Amino acid sequence: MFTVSELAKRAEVTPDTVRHYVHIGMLKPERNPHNGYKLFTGKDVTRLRFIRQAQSLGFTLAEIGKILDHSMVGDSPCPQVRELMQHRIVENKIKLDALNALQTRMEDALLLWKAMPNGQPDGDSVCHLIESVTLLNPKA
Amino acid sequence: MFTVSELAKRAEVTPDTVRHYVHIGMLKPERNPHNGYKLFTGKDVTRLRFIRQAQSLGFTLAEIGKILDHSMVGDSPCPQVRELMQHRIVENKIKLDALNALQTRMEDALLLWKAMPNGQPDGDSVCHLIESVTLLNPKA
DNA sequence: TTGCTCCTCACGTCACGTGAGGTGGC
DNA sequence: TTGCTCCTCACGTCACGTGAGGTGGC
Repeated sequence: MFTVSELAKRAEVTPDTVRHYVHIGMLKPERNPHNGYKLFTGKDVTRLRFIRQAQSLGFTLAEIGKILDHSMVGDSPCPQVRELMQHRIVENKIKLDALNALQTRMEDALLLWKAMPNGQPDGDSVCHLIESVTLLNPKA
Repeated sequence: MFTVSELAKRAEVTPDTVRHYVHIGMLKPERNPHNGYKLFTGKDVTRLRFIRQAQSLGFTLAEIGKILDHSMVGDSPCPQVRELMQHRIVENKIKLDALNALQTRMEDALLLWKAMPNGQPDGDSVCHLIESVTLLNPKA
């Protein structure tokens, strides 16, 4: 039986992360009746490592919770995992495209600005550098 | 003088976004003493559009607030903006690299899984699909 | 007794969205 | 009177991090 920080070390997370997972029900340790300390087992080490592994694949804690619930009942969570992964890949692609567009806009802006002087703000303009970007921003 | 939703329309944001900006001090409307309604001017339209424009370049509201404070004093915020943009570009690059790595991991995982059957969970394994990824995960 | 770990709240992060409960305007 | 808009809290989102204030273990 491990304490919070013993478990944390074994799964390479912070003790606060372990406490957080207990708080939201991802881990359900027994308690030492004497002092209230949380007591974890070897299975919790496996579980916590699994959670981290799944997170590194982009699953949210809510999704991981469902996968774990499923596997507790004895079902194979794998078909569900394949589907979730498909969604993750599509969503991540959308995020990537957005970030790439942002990066391009920022780089274009900086290039554009190299040729521009620093102006003083007036009633109509706050910073003409930023306002000039309207020209190259697809949203505007 | 415009109400919340009149300003919102002119800057193409939701009324809730306008209320939020007032709440955090990004906009400081006068009040109709009769009913407490917020009253915005043409300058607020300019200001709100500027905020949105800066956001589309990746600036946080905190950063935009500083730029606006600077320009209020009559200083040109432009040198500051150039610096902030440099930081943004570097940070966004880091995010992009991380998301790209994630995308690769996810796609690799899905390919790997095409050759694998759905297994039943046991004491040592929750979902071998996810656990198998250890092999290709740089973090593990 | 000291120093380390444990405990439980509870708030902060980021930029809003979404009710809840109530009121003014036409 | 109806229907639309306005108002102010206050909580939820996501996954923790960070104090605050207090206690057990060696």
